[in-house]
Amino acid sequence: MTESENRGATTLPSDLFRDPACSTSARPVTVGGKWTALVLRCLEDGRPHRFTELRVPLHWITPKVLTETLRAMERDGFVSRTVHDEHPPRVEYALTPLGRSLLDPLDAACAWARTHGGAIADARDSYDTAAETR
Amino acid sequence: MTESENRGATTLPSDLFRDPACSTSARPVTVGGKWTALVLRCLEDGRPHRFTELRVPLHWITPKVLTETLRAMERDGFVSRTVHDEHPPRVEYALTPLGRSLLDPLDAACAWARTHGGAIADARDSYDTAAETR
DNA sequence: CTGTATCCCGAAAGATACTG
DNA sequence: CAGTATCTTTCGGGATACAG
Repeated sequence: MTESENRGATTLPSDLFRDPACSTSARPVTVGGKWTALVLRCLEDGRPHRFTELRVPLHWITPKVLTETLRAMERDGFVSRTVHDEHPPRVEYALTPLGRSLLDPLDAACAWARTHGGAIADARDSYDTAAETR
Repeated sequence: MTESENRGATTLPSDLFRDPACSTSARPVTVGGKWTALVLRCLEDGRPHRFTELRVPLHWITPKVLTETLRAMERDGFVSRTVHDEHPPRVEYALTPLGRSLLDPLDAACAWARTHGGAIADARDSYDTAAETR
């Protein structure tokens, strides 16, 4: 599918977990809970997104955990929650300006991970092998 | 005490917990575990510091938890651990270049907290009061 | 579709006491 | 001084099932 064919689509990132900067082990700097940074990435396109839609790029995170994550982010003022009065219900989540400002330190964290993330793995290897031979 | 009188002293930060950027609730971007960012701040002067010495600015963190934190940071290559062959034993911890590089994203996180940290408290207030009156 | 309600598990953190 | 050894608590996260 080309970009132009994708017009109007929901265009959520699908390779979230392939980004080395998203690997928890290589990114010591985290945002909020386990899923907060990933949700920020899902919403950074500026568009509102629905609940179930968000679950896909998050590897079908359980609804309980996604609810907890979104509620916490809403309470902190990072995301807005809009309920449309329809059947079936439609609820949309979007980044607030405050939430968007969080992308700055998150980008800094990811930049660090891309540059130095490999050094962590190396350090762990030598630490662990040194511990083994003792 | 003036700066010049402080020459040669261990000069660990004493106001760690008064810095709004260190308040967990206002700094959604964290580094490693609960104590990692604080240890980085203790070591950012570039000097080596001893185990018990580190406990003071950390509000007498229990030795078990400090050991776990330092071991994890050592394994990741963020701090070096030097054992001096003396009696009583003297062990010194210092930042490695990799650990020092972590100060970049940490500073970005603290800068965000100083600028927007108050907005979180405001958002929580209105969210909580809105929830109460329901 | 958008959640809640339960139950469960492991990891992180803390209190306390003890050792080389 | 610089840890280790236990024990306990807490909490984030996950599985599953069900409701409006």
